[in-house]
Amino acid sequence: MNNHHQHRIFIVDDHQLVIEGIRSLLADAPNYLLSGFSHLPLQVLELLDENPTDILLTDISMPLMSGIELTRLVKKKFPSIKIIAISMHSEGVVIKEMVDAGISGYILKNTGRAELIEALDRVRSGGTYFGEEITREILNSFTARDQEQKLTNREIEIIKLINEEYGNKQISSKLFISERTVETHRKNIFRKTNTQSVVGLLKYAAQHKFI
Amino acid sequence: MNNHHQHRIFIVDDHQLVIEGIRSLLADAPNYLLSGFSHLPLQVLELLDENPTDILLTDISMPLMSGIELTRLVKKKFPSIKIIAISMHSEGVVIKEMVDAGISGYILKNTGRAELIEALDRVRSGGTYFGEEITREILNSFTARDQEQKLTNREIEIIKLINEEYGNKQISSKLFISERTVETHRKNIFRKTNTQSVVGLLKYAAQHKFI
DNA sequence: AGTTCATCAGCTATAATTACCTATTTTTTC
DNA sequence: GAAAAAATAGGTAATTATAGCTGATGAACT
Repeated sequence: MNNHHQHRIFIVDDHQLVIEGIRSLLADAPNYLLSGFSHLPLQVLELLDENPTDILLTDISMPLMSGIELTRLVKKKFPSIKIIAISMHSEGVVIKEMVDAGISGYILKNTGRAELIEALDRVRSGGTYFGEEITREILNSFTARDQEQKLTNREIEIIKLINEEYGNKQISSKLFISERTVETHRKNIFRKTNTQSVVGLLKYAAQHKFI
Repeated sequence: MNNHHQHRIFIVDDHQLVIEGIRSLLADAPNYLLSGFSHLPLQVLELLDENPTDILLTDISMPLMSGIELTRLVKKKFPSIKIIAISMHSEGVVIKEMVDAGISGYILKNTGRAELIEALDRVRSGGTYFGEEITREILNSFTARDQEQKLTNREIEIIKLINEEYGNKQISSKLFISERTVETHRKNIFRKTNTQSVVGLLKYAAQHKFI
């Protein structure tokens, strides 16, 4: 972690081209050295054993294991590794989860060289880095989130069934409850999520990773 | 297009890191030269005017304009430019459309250096390149697609409005047509897409890149 | 023991969607 | 210019979803 040695970066992304992109950006940055990379989050813990790393750059949406889970696992086993999330779009609602999981920064895939290096510099010196767009999202989601109401398991179950194109009647017989009850749940769901239509609800659910 | 000169590559992708990735891969390939890049599909036509290009690499899912639309426009204005699509996942259902629009190849973002160069080599010599995974998808979708019916522009317009949570009444007043007409369109859409509910329809639409 | 919360269930009424049907006008294509 | 495709619009009925109420039960927490 001293300033005079090279900081070792490990990259996790299921897209080879993104790995190559970061790699090429790092090639011009003498302070940083690639310690390894992988497109399979499942094998990252092992690889980190063999390849000492200071900063881990990880994608969020990956098959088999999300960046959030990976962050938790890595932080548990290697608490000193700093983690920066890389994402396609700024997904406001999941950022809080990522922060809770222990990330030190969050950058978008449309980031250029300057911003990437800036993020790495900040994080390696013990700070954090969240781009402008991200910061705005965080602020938005904090204010929005305070008045948000938690959905119960049953409600989420019903959202999933709605997403699978079941109607109220079908849901009621599938769950062995009355159609009235399903309607009540639906009503409460709409109220809690502050949505008006099934379409809006499912978008909300997708954003919040319920489905 | 001769073998002795460098082939000029233009890259379009809304993610800077992907552009960098391809760029770094090309840097090691003496036969290829970057003629330009852009993360805004809308400005590509202009840029191609100023930067003669042999092969265009374009993302499919981009904001403001999809890779499909871009392909059509580029092919119209510069018929000699070969186009290779780059995509996140192998999206079987849109590949045929891309082929119709005029692409010569299709690669995934988890492509490595070897496959990228292979694709470029094939395409610049007048051939095509579709990876193994893609080829399989194409075969699959050909059987399914034969009985599929094309949606009209108006129908797609209406799907988009449904996706934006407009009801029939609102759609009718937004498009200055009768509610009956909207219902007719809806009916035809459901029939053509072989879907039963709004939820199913929007999933179909998302898969087929209408929205 | 009391409180909160999730789940369940009913009622009435309105609004919206979907399924049938037919038919005209406009635009595109050959 | 004829034929085909797309967009337009109407009606009637049945089904489904949503809004606005009330209220009972059991489990968990304090």
